[in-house]
Amino acid sequence: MPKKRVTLADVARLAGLSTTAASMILTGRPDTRLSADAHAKVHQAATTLGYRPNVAARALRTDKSRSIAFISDYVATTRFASGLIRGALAGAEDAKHVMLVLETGGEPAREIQAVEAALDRQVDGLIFAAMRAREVFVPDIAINVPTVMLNSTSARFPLSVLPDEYEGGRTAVRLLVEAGVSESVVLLGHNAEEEAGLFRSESISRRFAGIRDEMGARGLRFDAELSCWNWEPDQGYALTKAQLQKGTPRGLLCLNDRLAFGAYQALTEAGLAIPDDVALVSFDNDELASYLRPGLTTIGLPHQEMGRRAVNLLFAGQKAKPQLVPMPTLIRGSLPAAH
Amino acid sequence: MPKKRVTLADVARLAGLSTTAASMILTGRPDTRLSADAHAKVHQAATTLGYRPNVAARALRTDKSRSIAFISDYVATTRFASGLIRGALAGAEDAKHVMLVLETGGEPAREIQAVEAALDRQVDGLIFAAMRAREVFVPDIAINVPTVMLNSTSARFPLSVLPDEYEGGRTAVRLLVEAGVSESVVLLGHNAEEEAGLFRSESISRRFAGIRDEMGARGLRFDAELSCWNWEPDQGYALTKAQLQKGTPRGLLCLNDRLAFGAYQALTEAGLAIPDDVALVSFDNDELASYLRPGLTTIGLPHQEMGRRAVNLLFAGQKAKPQLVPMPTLIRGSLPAAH
DNA sequence: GGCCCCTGCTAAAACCATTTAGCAAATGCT
DNA sequence: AGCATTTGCTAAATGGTTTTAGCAGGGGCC
Repeated sequence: MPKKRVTLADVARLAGLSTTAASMILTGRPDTRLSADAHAKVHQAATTLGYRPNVAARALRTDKSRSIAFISDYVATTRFASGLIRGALAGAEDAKHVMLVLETGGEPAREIQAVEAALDRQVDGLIFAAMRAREVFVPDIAINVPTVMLNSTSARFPLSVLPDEYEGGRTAVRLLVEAGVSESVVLLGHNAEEEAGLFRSESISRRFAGIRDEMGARGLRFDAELSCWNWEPDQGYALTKAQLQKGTPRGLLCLNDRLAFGAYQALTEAGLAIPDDVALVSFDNDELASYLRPGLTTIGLPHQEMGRRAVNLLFAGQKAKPQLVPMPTLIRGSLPAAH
Repeated sequence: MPKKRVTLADVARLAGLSTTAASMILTGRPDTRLSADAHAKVHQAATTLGYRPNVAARALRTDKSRSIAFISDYVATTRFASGLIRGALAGAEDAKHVMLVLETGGEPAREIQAVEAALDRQVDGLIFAAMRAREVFVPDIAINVPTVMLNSTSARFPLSVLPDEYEGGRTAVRLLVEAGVSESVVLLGHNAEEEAGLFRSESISRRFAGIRDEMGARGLRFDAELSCWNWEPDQGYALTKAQLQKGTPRGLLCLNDRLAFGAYQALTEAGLAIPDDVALVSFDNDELASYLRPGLTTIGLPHQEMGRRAVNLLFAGQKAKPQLVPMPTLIRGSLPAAH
């Protein structure tokens, strides 16, 4: 038999006090003047009864639900982006909140529904996440709770959490140079001139800028810059293969791990050794990167940390500031050991 | 100024009726005797005011929250398992529900907290998911809502959604044979004799059974069965490399795509051509499988479909039955074209 | 006319916690 | 002693919806 839930009134009755007293004590109000004895009795009663507050009733009264909403275009199309969710989940758990996950596929109609569904449930905060960092359309609905843009940006909500792509870009170049690879390096995935009019995304642009600046600061130039739009393995394979016709580069700076994966295939097929003939550095720290032989040295996207920070920002109140999260460097075998 | 939410009372007032009437009409009660005129007026009022019911208030009264909880050990450690979430999310959205996601890391203490957090919020259903199909410890708490085990099993809750591994196993063998590869085939990842005492999981066991039965039915035997515990690329690489010392097999039946990935590396390194020298079939349809060259033919885990079915089961009431979801066959270049 | 039933609607209770306003007793102060 | 303040607590209102019980008026039937 589904015996009734125990309510605050039950606790109060057992403790021999009013519900008012019980409520104040259990919610841990600071300024109350209830006796230590009363505190003890109420807590005692609550635990013997196994009292759990009714969240709906509390939400109704306080307009707080101890829950947040994570609204994203795609939950994890790119598998490793689910790190965003994992991190956010961990942050929410620490804050004793629960997390609603909503997917919109990037469709405006579903975005509106998602926001309304979340707001209807009186969430205490909203996180808009995009799987590829970009400007995100936030539906034009009155939103009266703290909101953070995760791996995305919005003119309406300036509080965003993004990877520090600029420093990441610089680091990638530095890694190559410090490993003794500074001449005859090819950039795989982007050509500034060819893509002049095109815009990928805010954060990818910063990655380019970091790479460009660090090269410039060291007085270096790429031997070639190979452009392609989709950074998928077959593109990496095809571009690398074509490039090998013109000669063997000493290093490849790949704009993501999938491109690097394709490059590995082309290099292996051509009988070239990594890293002795060709060295590689890449971005993302896709799960792939550790599977390759030798392992791929890569500048990782700190998705989990980003997710966690987004949640923290939600609860940070006034002192919340946009965050650039450092990208970790994962050294593996695709670079020669530093000399 | 955060103007107050419009309440049912506002709607009723504008419509010139009681909140009772408005409630009955908006919730679409079937047996009410309110006039068509009243219906029209209330709907009219609701839309002009942009009325949205207060979910907390409704939940308080009805004990239903139009939300479900998805409780898993790891949300997406194995990246592609996040398909479970995606599918469940889609199912929930169709049912106009919202989904709470909770992660427990498989720790009993966190599992208890997760279940309590969900129950406190009066969820209408619980999904216990495991990233690798297995018996799952469900905390011994009174659970009074429909519960489904997703990619997992529990003695307490018989309603489960699992991949049809048995048929998947048979299909893998059939694919090899139909491609003309029936002699000199090596099984990569499991050796029945060596692992006699060990138990991996219910569903993996069924995969083995399907493979064994289909081989038996065709009077075939593996040339070798290579055992390893972690089905990771380096294991696949090492085992394949060792096997090549003893001769080149005609085919490799790999127990997952990561093993197959390692096998590719060893085969390529040995200068062997896929599929002409060695053919491969595998399991999971990891994202990897499509990245390889040639593409890896694999029996996919239907995670998304499983997630969706789990949600449907939650709402199916009495007629809900445990489900075995067919595993899709993904034909790619690692098998010779059928003759 | 008297009784029953149907139609169309509403008043008020219930759900459960939080919070405001305030009461009675004890204490402090002069 | 007389008054103000503090201490320790509670009654009652509040939040927004659903739902039970029931009211008033009209029609049908004998």
